[in-house]
Amino acid sequence: MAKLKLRGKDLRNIGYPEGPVISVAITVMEQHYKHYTQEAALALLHQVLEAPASFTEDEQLSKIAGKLIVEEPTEIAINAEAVPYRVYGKEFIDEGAIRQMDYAMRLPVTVAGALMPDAHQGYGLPIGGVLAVKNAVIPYGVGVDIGCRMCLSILDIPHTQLEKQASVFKRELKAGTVFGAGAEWKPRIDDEVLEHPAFSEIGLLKHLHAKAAGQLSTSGSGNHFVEWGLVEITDAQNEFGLATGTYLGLLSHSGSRGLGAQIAGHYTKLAREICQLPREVQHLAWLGLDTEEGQEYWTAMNLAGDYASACHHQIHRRLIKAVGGTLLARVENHHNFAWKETHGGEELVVHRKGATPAGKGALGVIPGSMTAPGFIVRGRGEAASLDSASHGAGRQMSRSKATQSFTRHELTRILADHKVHLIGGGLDEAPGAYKNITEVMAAQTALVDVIGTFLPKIVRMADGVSTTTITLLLDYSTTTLPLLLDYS
DNA sequence: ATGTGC
Repeated sequence: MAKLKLRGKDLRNIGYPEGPVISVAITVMEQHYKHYTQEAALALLHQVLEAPASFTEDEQLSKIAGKLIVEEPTEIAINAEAVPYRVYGKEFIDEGAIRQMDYAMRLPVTVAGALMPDAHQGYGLPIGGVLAVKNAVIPYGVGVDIGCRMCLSILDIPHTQLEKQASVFKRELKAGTVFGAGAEWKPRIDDEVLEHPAFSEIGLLKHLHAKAAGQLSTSGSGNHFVEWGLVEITDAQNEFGLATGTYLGLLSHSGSRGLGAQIAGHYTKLAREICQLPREVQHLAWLGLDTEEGQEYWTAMNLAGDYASACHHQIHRRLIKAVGGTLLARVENHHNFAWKETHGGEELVVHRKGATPAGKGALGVIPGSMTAPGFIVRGRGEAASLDSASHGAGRQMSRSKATQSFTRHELTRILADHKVHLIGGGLDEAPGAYKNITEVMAAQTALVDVIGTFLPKIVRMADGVSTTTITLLLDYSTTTLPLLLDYS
C-alpha cells in the first residue's frame, strides 16, 4: 500500500489557514495515519478543522487542534477610520472622553454617534456619549446603572410653603428616602414590577428578585438625590397646561440599584467572552441582537428600566402623600439606556450613556447641581445629535480631586449662600465639581427648548464619606452609623 | 454605580 503523501495545497484546499498548522498536520498524518488513504486523511483533517476543541484529548490530533485553536482569529478588528460624529460644547470636554468616542466610532457595528456637552470619560463609551449601532447592543454603552433616570413631580402646594414649613419638608425627606449602596427599604414594598415575567424566565433575574424586592424605592449613592425645590414654568405653551410662575416640585435622580448593576456586570462579562476586541475597546464588547444572549440582555435591560421607574414612583408617592400634595404634572426620562429607533431610514440601536432623549417633543429634565438650577426641556429632534441632549452639567473634576479640592466648611458656606439645605452629601458632589450648567445649556440650544427650571432647596444625597471610613464604621458598630454620618 | 474583590 502506498504511503500517505500530503501537500500543503491539499490542506489549504479544505480550508486550512496559512501558518505552522500546515506542516504540523502533514507531519502528524504522515507519521501516525500513514495507512490512511488521502481521502480519509483529508476527511479527518476536515473534522479537526471544523471542531478543534473536540480533539484536544487526542494524543496526536491535539497537536493539530492546538495550532488551529491558537491561530483562530479571536479578535475582531476595528475600523481604521472613525465614522464622523458631532461634538457639542467641545471646549468643555476632556481629551479622554473624545478619545473614547473616537474608538467607539471605529467599531464595525457603529453607524452613527454624537457627544453631548457634559461628556466625560467613563468605561468604554464616555458618559455623555450617544452611539447608534446595527443589530447589536453594547452593555457598557448603556452603563452600569441601567435605566438611571430623572423624575420630576410638580405639586399643587403653594411654593411659599417650602420655606414656611421647611422643617416638615426636611423631616419627610429624611423619613421617606433611604440612600447608600446596599440600602433597603423596610418593610418591603409591593409593586407590580416585581411580578414581571422576566424574573421567572431568566436565570440571573430569578436570583436577583429578592435583592430587587428589598431595594425597591431606595436611592443608591454617588450623584443620586431626592430634593424639594422651586419649579419655574417659563413657557406659556407648556405641555402641562400650567400657568407660567413658581411651583413646588420634587425631583429625584436614581437608577436600578443592585439589580441593574448585576445585570450590567453579567452581560458585559458575557459580551467580552463572545466578542473579543482590541484592548482599547474591550469594554465596548457587544451582543448580537439576534443572539440568545443579546435578547436576554435586552429583556433584562428593559426590566431594569421599569424597575428604576418604579423606584422613583414609589419615592414620589410616599413623599407627596407625606406632605399632603396632589400631582399637577410629571416629567420623567431615562438617561442610561438603549432604544430601537429609526435614524436615516435605518432601524438602529441607540445607546445613550448619560444623555437625555430629545426627539421632537420629548420632555426631559437636565439637572444642574445642588446650587444650580436644573432645566425642564422639550426635545427639538436634532438629527445630528441623534435626538439627544446632555444629562446634566457633567463633572469637571474627578471624585477624588473634588474631595481634595473642597472642605466641608466651604461647602456649608456655598449652600448657605444659596439657601440650600443639604442632608448627607459628600465633597465629591460639591457644586464646584461640576461644569457650569448655563454654559452647557448654551452649547445645546439646537437640541432642546427650555420649558422651565428647577431650583433645589432641600437636598438629600448619600453620605459621601470614603469607602474606608464606611468599612471601619461598619466594623465598629452598625447601630451608631446613622448618627455618625448624618450631616444635617 | 454597586457592595466586595486581578
